[in-house]
Amino acid sequence: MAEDLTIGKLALRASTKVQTIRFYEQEGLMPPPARTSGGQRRYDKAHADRLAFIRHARELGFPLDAIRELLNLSDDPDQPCARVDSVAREVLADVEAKISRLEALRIELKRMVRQCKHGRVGECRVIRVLADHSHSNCLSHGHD
Amino acid sequence: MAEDLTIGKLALRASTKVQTIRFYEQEGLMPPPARTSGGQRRYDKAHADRLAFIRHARELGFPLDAIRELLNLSDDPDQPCARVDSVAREVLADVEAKISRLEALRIELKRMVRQCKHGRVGECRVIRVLADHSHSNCLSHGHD
DNA sequence: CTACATGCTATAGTGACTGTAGGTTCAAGG
DNA sequence: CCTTGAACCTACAGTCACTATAGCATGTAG
Repeated sequence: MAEDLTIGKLALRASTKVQTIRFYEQEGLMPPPARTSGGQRRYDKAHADRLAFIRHARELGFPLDAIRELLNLSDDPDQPCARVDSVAREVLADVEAKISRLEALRIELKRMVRQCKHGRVGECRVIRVLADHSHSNCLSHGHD
Repeated sequence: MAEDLTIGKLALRASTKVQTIRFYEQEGLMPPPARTSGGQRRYDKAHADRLAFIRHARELGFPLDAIRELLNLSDDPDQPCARVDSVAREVLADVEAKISRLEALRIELKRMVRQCKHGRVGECRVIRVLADHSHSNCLSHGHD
């Protein structure tokens, strides 16, 4: 049906950049589309659906490798969906870990900003807290 | 006092990698240290303090450019600390934005995972939700 | 038929490191 | 004094998911 999508129109529909679509093709996430005699890409609805899947999963924080796996799984609809479930749970756990890490940072940053007396840099609490080697005021220990 | 720190010992103290310290030097965040006749780096306490400052700021989510600015400001202790304060507030705002984005994702992921009936991929809710072009169940609209 | 928007490939840049290759230096033990 | 081997050195590639650029080629509207 809706054939003849140029890469630009497809990008517009999916709210992506043209380069991103070419990048997904290069990464094997999007199948190579038909080409005009002049070599330009022409997409159809199946491509548009697949791109929408990828973008939605990316917005939810799925890494490309996980998306690749989900796309492979969804090509095989009779398999049990345990693996799909576990990929999603991993992403959820990752998101939750990031949230708790950021909450701890937020508390420390808020205290830091609150303590600032707006004087001179020499007495600045913000600088003082950052320079505090002992981390005595610090709640957090993980990484980004 | 505590001179003669090799890059390895400094890395150990600061819980960083050796390469990270060399990277900070290359980026102008750490001043070039003394060298032995054979060309190996030897650090002192001032270096250790500066590295601790950088690491603590990084853990709090300050980007390297912001850290560079804070280090420059702290070299000039008579200046007003308004700029320091505003850099810290920017980082706080950034952290808070990331938290609310992630909270929205968490809600959608949790619902997705909850709806999974552990059947076959063909009927999997997780795949279904991700494929849902309309985003009708989707709370979020921003980027990572 | 001519503009010119859009497309093409290839390559480099982003941020903040991390890892590797291939070689050199240092400190301790024999 | 000499050897061993851990730790050091530089330079560069890789990570992730794009994004941007340069220098052409194509497609379409007027």
